[in-house]
Amino acid sequence: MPELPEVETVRTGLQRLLVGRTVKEARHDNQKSFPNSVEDINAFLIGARVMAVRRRGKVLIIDLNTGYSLVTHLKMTGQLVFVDSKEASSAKKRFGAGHPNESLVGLLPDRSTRVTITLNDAAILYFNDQRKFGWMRLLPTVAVPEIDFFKKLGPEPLQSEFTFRVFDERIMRRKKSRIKAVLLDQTVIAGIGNIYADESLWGAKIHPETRVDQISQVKRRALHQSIVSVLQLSIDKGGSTDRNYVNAEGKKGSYIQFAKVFRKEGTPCQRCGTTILKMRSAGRGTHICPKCQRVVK
DNA sequence: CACTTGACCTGTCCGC
DNA sequence: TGCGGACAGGTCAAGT
Repeated sequence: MPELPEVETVRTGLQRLLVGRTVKEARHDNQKSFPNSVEDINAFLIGARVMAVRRRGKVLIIDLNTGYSLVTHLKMTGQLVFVDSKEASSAKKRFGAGHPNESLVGLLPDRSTRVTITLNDAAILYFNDQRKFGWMRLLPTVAVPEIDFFKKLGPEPLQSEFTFRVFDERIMRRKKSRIKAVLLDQTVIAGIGNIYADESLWGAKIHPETRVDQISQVKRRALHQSIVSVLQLSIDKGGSTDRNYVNAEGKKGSYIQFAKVFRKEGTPCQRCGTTILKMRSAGRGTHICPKCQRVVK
């Protein structure tokens, strides 16, 4: 669901579409999705100009010129969709208050819309979230790195600082844990979720249940490389649309077509032809090639 | 400390 | 056709 490549794809789109625009109006239907007070919203969001759109792990940070940032976690089913003024008015004319169809995701509010932010030029930013796990909140920009989630968050895997040495030191702190659980732990590495954990482990030929201290250094190096290349490839493909992920323009990503194991159970492994299996590891649906990724006892 | 389970949610799919 | 239940998986909190 939105993992690092998906959130990065949204970030790139919003950076281009939002920076320089100002906020005219904000509506939200649900205190859980956007817990700030009306006073805070009026003081720090309405009238604010967007300065930059950043990402840390799976979290988006929209910096405003009021000294506040709009921080958003999409969790499982969240979407941040920008609709320009032309699209917004023509969709309104054609569909009235109806629901958008497949090709018009995000062009109109639907029952999953939690927050609607109208911009100065009549463009609209929707925060949609079917399952209400996601959240959006206004925080002072200087306070953003101080929230618990960010203080504990691991390094960004696509920055040059993420060397094998850094990776290895961090996973080896969890040497008695199973590697899949470690990859999913955001305090070890930021941004990996279920899709890219499975894809990275297939790339390095490591079984997800292997204890970290049972993995050879050669394979740990392969895993480091695999994580970086899988995440980068996915960004190049605009992320994975498994269920309802869309980018800032409401468009789907295509990485899933290039996936080697994720949701590929029953199909032959591209390396050896063995049938891909689905199992459970770290409480998650987990996809492996049982021949390439051997269980280590 | 490692690990599992449950909670948070809603839509979809499967079997009866 | 309807209905109950399993399942999807990011994160946190509580339990083993």
